[in-house]
Amino acid sequence: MNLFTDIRALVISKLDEMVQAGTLPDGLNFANVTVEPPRDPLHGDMATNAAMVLSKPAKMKPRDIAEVLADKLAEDDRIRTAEVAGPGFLNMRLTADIWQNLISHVLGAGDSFGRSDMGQGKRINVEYVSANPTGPLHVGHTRGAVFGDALASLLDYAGYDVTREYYINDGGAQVDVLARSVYLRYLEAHGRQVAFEDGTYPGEYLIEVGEALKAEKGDAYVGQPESVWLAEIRDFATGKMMDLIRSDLAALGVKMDVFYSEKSLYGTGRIEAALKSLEDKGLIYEGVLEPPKGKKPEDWEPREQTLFKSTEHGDDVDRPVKKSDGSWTYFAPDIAYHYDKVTRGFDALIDVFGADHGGYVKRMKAAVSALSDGQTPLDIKLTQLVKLYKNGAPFKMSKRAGTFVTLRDVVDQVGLDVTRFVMLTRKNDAPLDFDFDKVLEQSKDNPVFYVQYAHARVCSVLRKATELGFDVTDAELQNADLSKIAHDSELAVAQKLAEWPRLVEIAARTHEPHRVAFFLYELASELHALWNKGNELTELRFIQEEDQATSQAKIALARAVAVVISSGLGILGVTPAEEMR
RNA sequence: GCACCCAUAGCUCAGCUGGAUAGAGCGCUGCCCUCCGAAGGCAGAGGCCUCAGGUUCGAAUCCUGAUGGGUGCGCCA
Repeated sequence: MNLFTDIRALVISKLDEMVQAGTLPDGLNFANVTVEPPRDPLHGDMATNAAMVLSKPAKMKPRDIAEVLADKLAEDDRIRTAEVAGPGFLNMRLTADIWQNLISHVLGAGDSFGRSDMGQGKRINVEYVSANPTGPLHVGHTRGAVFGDALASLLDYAGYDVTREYYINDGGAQVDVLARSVYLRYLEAHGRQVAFEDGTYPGEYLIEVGEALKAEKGDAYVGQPESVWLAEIRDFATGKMMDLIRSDLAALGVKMDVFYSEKSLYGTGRIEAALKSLEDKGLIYEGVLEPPKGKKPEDWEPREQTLFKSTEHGDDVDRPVKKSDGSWTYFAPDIAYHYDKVTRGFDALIDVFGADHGGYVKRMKAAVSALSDGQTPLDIKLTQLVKLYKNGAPFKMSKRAGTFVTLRDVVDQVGLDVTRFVMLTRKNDAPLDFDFDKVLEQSKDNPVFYVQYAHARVCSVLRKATELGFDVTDAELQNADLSKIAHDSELAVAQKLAEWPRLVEIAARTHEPHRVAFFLYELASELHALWNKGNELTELRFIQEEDQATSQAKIALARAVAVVISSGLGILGVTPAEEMR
């Protein structure tokens, strides 16, 4: 139930009538006609731009169209007033019972109020995190993880069939480095003195991996050359690292549907198959790249490489898929991986990358465009850097100084709910300041707290009402006499609730889950405002002890707010609080 | 040199497929608890939406250019 689409349908039907009556010419396109909440609530409940967008094609003055449309709209039961304003806006006020019924509808629908069929069950793949399996996740990964996860949930809520996927980069040189590092820890476990040189990972998290390896293999690898142990330790170590990463993700409340191994692409002909597909389209050739201008690498020398003609699909330069020694570049398995996603039949793909991969966007889009003949859209969302603060001062992460902040550190210190909400109260492409002290502050300055507080207040009302012997189950509240909800402050809350389904669609369409977080803040604000009005106007308090019928109606409104907050927090992966501590 | 992202109140940020007098929090001023949680609310002050052009009934929003900041640019992934 989306009141805005309902009223838009009404506007369109009235426009059709005007065409039939000859007031408007034939052949008009109504696609740009919108029905939205007006910026200033004083203007009314909903506004349409119909007269203005049709003015030009109909060759009529906007106000002339608006006047006629206003009269016709006023004929509908739902419309209390329809007035022309400004350059040709048409402001509508709906009858109070529309808002009252909405409350009952929310309680009946519960979590499904706001769900949309916009996605029409289309299959969409969201790839996120995809951190190298060489160590625990750190704060930077946390943002991508939270963003991708919330986006996936949002799309699911909007009616898409979502697959959450993690690409394991277990095929490159970095896992050899991991294997060598684990080997050193393994020797250490056997009492040997070892030195961690450049090009190895000195992290202490590998100590237990070395010990585990000893427990499994004894001294079989001690003193043996790399050729004996490298492949096996690589598998062993990446397995352990993925266990670690999976548990990190679990701590953050992230659960993937698919873990896709880069290694599985090698030696199975899948990279070759993907490249063949491009070759068949005439997009692969042998050639020499121009050196980058301005910042020329000192050891640059022209070399012939196998190149992908990505420029034909919007990229700036063609990209190498093979190194000069004939081995694959990192781009080749990525092409194969996305080829696999395309052939798995997804209708749309989303990749969530860190901002440092920004330079990778065009070539990846070019690859998917080429592989799918432009049929499978790929959206790449970049999450900007997280700047850490402690006590108001910037906090630099450094592996050497031991100030490396892991995902686990963050979750342990501030909790899952706070971490997720804070990371989502910012657009993905804006940098994020994460202040350990501020996010734990319980004040209006902290949006997590503010939204949770609103939910907790409703729970508090329900507890109190129950003590008074009122029946405040959703089933009972749904049947409350909602005509008792008539004060403007109360209707304003209901009107905010009505925006929820619309907001879900906008957020899903733009792939911007942060909109949900901001909406919840606004909704919480409406509730807090109404609550405080009860200080002076006692008739606005949710519980009217002497009047159960009125109380139930008011509590129904409060409960509806809690339902929507709960749904919204659910999308963000945050648990609504029953009470604040 | 090139590409991508960003620029809105003193600070941190929202702003819907272009729409009316550009919003919120913090900070600043002043109010509101015999009352379901004041961990909240109300009101006030504070803006040439970086700049210059363009598109049109209408631009913070779209286009072009400039300026400032961030990220990246074959043989790492």
